[in-house]
Amino acid sequence: MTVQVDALRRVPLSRDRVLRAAVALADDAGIESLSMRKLAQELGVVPMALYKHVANKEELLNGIVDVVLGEINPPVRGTDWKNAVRQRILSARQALLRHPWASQVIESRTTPTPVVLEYLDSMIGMFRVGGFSVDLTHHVMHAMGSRILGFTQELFDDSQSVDPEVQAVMFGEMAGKYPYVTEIAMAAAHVEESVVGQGCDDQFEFEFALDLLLDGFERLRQQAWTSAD
Amino acid sequence: MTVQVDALRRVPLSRDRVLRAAVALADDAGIESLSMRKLAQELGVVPMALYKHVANKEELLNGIVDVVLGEINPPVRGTDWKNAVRQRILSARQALLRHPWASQVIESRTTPTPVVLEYLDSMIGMFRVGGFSVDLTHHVMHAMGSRILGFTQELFDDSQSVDPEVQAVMFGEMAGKYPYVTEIAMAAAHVEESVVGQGCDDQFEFEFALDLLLDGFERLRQQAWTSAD
DNA sequence: ACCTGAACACCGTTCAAGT
DNA sequence: ACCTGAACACCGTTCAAGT
Repeated sequence: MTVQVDALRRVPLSRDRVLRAAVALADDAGIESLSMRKLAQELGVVPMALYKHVANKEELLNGIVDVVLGEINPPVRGTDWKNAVRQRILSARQALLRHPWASQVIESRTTPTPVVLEYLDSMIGMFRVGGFSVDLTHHVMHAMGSRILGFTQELFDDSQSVDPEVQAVMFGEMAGKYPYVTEIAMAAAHVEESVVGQGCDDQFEFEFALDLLLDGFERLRQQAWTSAD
Repeated sequence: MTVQVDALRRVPLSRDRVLRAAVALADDAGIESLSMRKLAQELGVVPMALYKHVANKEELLNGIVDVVLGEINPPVRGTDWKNAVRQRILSARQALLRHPWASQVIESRTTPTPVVLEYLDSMIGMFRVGGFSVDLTHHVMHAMGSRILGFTQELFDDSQSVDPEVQAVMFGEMAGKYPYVTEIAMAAAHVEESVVGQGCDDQFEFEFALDLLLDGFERLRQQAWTSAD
């Protein structure tokens, strides 16, 4: 018995194991539950043991971002730039959807890890190879913002399911004060064939904006746009 | 003496005063320094005294977001939709730039306050009055994302000034591993006429992406686009 | 040299005791 | 009824004592 427990504890606590456990904990219990103390507990280890594999919590967060980025598919080869970029970004989006906390953690990072830099470098390369000037590529990357990593910050979470009765009351109150918001909310609800649709088709919205931007980029590329214009 | 202190303490602790102090504290000391305890100390009050004017920290954060949104100029009247939307968003951007912590706090909100809803409603109204269908307006608002409030999450903070010597070494290392990133970084640096330019022209980048989107929206409006296409 | 328990300096918030 | 100090249940991290 004691031997078994000892054996379990002896699985050496690598950085990789720490990061994996952190990702799992964030996935299961939410990012707000990811503390050094709880993570240590999850690993059957004293809190301070983590600090041998990770300098501090910031580095832990950098690490789990790298784990998520590792799930993004490599670029597809043999298509035009737009298709290649589009597919890569949608793959990134899939990875991010698997870890709902990831976008929030990415936003809180102050310096990019090597893994992030490598990803950005490969995305920039796709534009450059596709015929974009350095200048245009620069601005295009800024215009993409976090969308290059497959997410946009939706301003508010409309995914929380609310009691329909409560929602009906809210609609009544909203209609008076915020007529335009209500108008759109009702239209969106109808599309989803429920009286009080619980939100929008995120995938559609993401691709709508993505394609709008990519089409705009292609137009600028064709007319050899420069920032001196 | 005692009378004076008492008099100071007697300035009644309104919700307004609490929020103002919170904004000032976040402006001066950074958002990470805004705790209930420090805020109370700043106001010369016991921590629990705050809870009479604010239910909890979440409500405090909602409150300070409302204060910032209150600084956004009302819509300009008498121009086309594009100009009106553009100006309003740039005004929002100015307000957000005055409070660098604001975008981060906004992103962390889960439900919009009435002030936010009012702002969104008026933005939606500008599109509707400008001739956009409910359907197109809906998708356009999603495509704008946080840009509607005047900010985008730049993926990483390139504004931190680094020792030029250190930066030179970094460039050398980066050039090998991340050639495309380096190419853009060097071009951006040249534009700013310094060997190691400290970042990009954020205002230019913001307007570049904003205009790209607005032009795209106008194009869709003119061709009476619907999501059924 | 390595590991780790206790401790430190913080949090947001509850609650009961004091006025 | 109102106010508030102490306490609770947490944090991330330091540090010295133990092996």
